[in-house]
Amino acid sequence: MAEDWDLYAIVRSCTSAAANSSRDAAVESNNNNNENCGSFREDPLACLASLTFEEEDDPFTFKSGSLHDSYKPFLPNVDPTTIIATNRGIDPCSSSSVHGQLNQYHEQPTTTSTAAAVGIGSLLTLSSPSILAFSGFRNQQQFPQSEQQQLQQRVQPPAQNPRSRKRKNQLKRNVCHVKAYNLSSDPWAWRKYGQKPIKGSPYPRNYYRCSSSKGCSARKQVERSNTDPNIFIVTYTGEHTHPKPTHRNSLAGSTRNKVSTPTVQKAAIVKDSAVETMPITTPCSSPRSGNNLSPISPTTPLSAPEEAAASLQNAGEDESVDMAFETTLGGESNDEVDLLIPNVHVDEDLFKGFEELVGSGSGRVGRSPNFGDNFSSWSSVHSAATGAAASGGC
DNA sequence: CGCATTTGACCTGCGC
DNA sequence: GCGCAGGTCAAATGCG
Repeated sequence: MAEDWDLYAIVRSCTSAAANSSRDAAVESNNNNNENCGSFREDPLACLASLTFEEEDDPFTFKSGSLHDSYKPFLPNVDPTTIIATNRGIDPCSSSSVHGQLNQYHEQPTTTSTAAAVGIGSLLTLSSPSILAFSGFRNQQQFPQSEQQQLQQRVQPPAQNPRSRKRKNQLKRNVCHVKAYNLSSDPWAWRKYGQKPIKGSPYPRNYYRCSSSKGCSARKQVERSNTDPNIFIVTYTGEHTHPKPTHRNSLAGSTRNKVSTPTVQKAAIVKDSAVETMPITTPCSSPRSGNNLSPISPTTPLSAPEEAAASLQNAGEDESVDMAFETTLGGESNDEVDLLIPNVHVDEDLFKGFEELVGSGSGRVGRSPNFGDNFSSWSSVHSAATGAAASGGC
């Protein structure tokens, strides 16, 4: 590989929230999306507060009120999200359904939510199947508003680029910017099928396809922002032709059926310091864990933070603050969407408890590398982490 | 042995 | 029509 940084890790991250996937809750923003998003950057929770969880759609969904209540304990520590998705002229909040994932919703997703997530429903017309799951970390690096603006400027909609070489079949896609450590996951299992150096960018672009189902045409591209190495651009294309896996280890048509642990994953729960320089080992997955028995994901390893979280969770920790959001960006024109997901504060004591639960041997939580800054390290660490037993209960 | 990742080759779309 | 660049394929490789 010309580039050493391992986007695989990124995808892990992006998919790991699958861990949280089981808690997906379809969320629809209220009407005043623009308004909400307008204040969104000022108040990360603004949009959340406006979210309406249709209980009819998902037993685990909830309306803004309950959502707010759920967050209440964490609100004081909620950081502005680090995730930004540019929307080609479309308000990021518009026509979006957010799969809020909170601890109290660590249950199996309903078929309804699944349908919505896979584009079966109208919520996710895979014309814009941006499925973003984000987990928050305390004291995570935040995007200053100026940075957010920069990001949005960086990602120019192809429509605005007369020289766009985007192929016709790729017109429909969703692009989101995610902070390295904030990369979260979607419930889908992704398998890398290619990597290409991108002109103008020092970082290659990695290509992933959904491995949950052989016939699934969903694609995912992950590349590192050449302007801000801490930011990763995740592009979703295609549609999932299958229901969202109940668990990340449930791969339809997959030969990997060993893993059946019905683990209700939680979002990443990582110490502050851990988030920044977390060389966390992979408790439950291996880059090539063909026989990976991780209950988290047989195919797509989790990101370090999330692995840590998963580990913790598996260890029995149940009080983790989980804030993975899966956002489906509906609409026909939202090719690119920027989302701001608030981070959640996690008390450090909580981690202490986690570490104790996980065991001294693991020592993984809080040692994840800041692969946003050093992908080589991250990659190597990640590799080294492979084989690491699922100390968290894998 | 089976699976995922790697990576070079090939294919396809777009601009000139 | 050509060339470039992005996207995909598939054999090789490596790990559990």
